[in-house]
Amino acid sequence: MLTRGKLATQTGCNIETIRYYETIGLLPAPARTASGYRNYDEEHVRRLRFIQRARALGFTSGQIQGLLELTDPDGEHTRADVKSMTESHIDEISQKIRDLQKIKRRLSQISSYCDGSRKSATTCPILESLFDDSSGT
Amino acid sequence: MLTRGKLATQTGCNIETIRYYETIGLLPAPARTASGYRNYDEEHVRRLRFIQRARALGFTSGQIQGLLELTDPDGEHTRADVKSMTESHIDEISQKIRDLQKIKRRLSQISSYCDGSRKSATTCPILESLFDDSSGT
DNA sequence: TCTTGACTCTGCACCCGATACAGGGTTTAA
DNA sequence: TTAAACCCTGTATCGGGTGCAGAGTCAAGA
Repeated sequence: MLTRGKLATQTGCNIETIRYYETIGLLPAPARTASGYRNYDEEHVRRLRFIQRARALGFTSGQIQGLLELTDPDGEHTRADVKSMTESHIDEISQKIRDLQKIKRRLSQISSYCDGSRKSATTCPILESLFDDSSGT
Repeated sequence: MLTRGKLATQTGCNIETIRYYETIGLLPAPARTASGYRNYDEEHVRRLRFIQRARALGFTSGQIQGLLELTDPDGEHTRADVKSMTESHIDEISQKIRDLQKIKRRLSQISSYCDGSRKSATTCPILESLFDDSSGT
């Protein structure tokens, strides 16, 4: 009897999150006992682990749904489909990294304006640069 | 008469977002006309631009709240406070970049397992690696 | 057998950071 | 005067969950 709590412990997933994945259709509804308790099987464990790994790799639930649909043995999908989904996801992540690097450069720059000496924050060059932007770096 | 709509146009901020910033306390409630219309002044414009720049730099609303509190001329805060908030934010962003780079490396790696040849997706090495993780790179 | 504590069920509210929309009132320009 | 354009409020929605209340269930010990 693999209850929701046991599945949560086994996978390290929050118990409420498991129910959430069921409601959004990521995790199929399991069999129920006579009293209504959810009874998971090994396929659920495997699938939940898949979801966890894909989430950790930054896939959205929609993308995970897409990836899981590709596993349908009756589907028309090919390895090339999966590869292209993965590669466009890599592109998204690359863009995110570039954006963050830009932000970091700008923050480092405005931080360097400030010597941190014990003066009031109201005259702080960092805050001033946020209030009155002149250099659009 | 600087209405919400004009403030939105002037700053490029969504009109609803301005109201949202008011409800979460980021933007102070402006004066009202007799008929209840919000009437903003130049200080609101300045402050909203500050919020926009800080959001673009990845500060959360809580952090922006903190930065704005530092601008209180009666406060005890110093430049060093602002500098340290900025630097810890830079550290957060660096961590995020490192995480994304790790994800990207892993995705590139599992993508390279796959030659994309026209076979069913169910035998795809990418999906397999997500279902049955063995190498914890 | 009874009780107690741990577990599960459901529905719902909440978090962030917005965004959108309905149904009303107001202002402005033709 | 009237119609369009604007503003007001409350509330719903999104994603990706988390938490809680109140009721039912299960298992182990006295």
